[in-house]
Amino acid sequence: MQGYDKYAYEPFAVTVDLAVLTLRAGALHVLLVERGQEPYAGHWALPGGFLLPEESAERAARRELAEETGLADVSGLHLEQLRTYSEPDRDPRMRVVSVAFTALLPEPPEPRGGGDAAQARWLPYGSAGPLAFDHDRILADAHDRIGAQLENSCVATAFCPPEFTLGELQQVYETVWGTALDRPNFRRKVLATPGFVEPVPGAARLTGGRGKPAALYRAGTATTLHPPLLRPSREGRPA
Amino acid sequence: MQGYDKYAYEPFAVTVDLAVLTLRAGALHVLLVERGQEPYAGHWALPGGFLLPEESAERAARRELAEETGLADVSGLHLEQLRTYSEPDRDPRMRVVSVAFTALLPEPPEPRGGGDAAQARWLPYGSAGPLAFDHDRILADAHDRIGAQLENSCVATAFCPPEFTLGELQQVYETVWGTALDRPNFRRKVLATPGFVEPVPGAARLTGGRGKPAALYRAGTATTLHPPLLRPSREGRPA
DNA sequence: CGACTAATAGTCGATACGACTATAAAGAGC
DNA sequence: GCTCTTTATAGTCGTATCGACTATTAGTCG
Repeated sequence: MQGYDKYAYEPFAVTVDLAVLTLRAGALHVLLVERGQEPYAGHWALPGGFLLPEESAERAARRELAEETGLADVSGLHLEQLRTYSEPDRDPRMRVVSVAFTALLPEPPEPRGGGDAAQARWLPYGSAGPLAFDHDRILADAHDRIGAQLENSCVATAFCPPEFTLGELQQVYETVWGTALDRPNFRRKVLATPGFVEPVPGAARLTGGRGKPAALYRAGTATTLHPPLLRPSREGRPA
Repeated sequence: MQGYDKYAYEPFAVTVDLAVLTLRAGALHVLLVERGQEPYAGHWALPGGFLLPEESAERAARRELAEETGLADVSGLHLEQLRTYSEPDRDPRMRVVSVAFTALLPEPPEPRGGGDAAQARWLPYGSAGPLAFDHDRILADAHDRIGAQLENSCVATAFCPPEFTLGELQQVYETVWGTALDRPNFRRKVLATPGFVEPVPGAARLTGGRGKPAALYRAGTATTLHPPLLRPSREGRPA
């Protein structure tokens, strides 16, 4: 920062890229757009775009999120900066520095058709061949980050609708981590953490279909999870 | 990213800012440079500078780190991207997007006088009044991040020389967290975590001064800490 | 009605953790 | 030399937490 006066500097194009994740039918899905032009024509890419002159990266990301999902109100959605990708050759045409974000959505709406060319679609995580540019790496980093955050924070509720059952919350963990969890133990842990979830007062119950109806909960006020909810059998614990 | 062809874009200046932390005499210190020119003339600022045309942010950060510390070999130092700051008004002169990094150093060398104007110095954390630009916030974010990482990773060894005692390692935790830890329990926890530290084979011992000589350890190969080493009395656990 | 399904309740043993006491090995001061 | 202080290391004990498991409840489906 202090080098201003001594060194010349090069201007760069700055963009935001969004890894928008959601759960559809018990599987992790990603919002992707199909590229119509070279390079990477026909490949899928993460949605994103350039920063406007008077816009922070956070604001640009939220604007792009609204544009791509077609949602009227994105102000309550969970959006978080992931990291910045700045390899000189990450775009063959020019030097582009990109600030990547992760967004978590409940109940995904069908993405609107977009203006014209690029159509956005929900695709199952990992099903869209190699993505354009370095977007495979960005998406993998986003997945890693979310998985780690489920352990120490309460973001899992960001994947759920305003009222949800503990079974739905558990599915978030199982889907993102790719492991099955013991239901009674998960329940005990979540309810023992103050502020993680709070029961919906009116003995409200939701019947998803078969089985005993489950109690409904809302997201609590807590953001951090102490002690953390560790995923099973990560490297290091052999037996 | 795919918006290229549809939208115009504005070029931005891109810089890196470094929050370089170390321990000197049991206190957390930060590497700061004094600004000679407006704005913020006379204030302290984080070291940093512009990206060169063919340089990634990581490379620029490592180059700046070498320049500011005067160290010949910075290849082994712990350097990690923190986040990117892009508020439109964060620099009054122009639009600057800055990628911030945190660096952890053992045994800090006296910073070299630098080229000419800006002199770099180690100052105790929190002692340098308000910093220039948004550097107070960047530094606070870096401190938060390091504190959290001590819980789940083995980065604490990055603050220590190649061979260190468990007492020194514990001091890293106590200094960054600002809390005292029970020595036998800390020892039990560290030694029970495979790959965190490994003993120096030759019954090597170091006498720092008074007291029984301590065994020496080296950093192990593990990077993540499972289960984590939680700091005491964080919010949420009342009694 | 019975089979099935999913939610909820509860038990039990292993383990990790916080608090604490005890011992060992050095230097400082007398 | 002897004691006091300092720091490292060893070990104990009770509690909270966690993983695995069983049992019960309340619905739907055939």
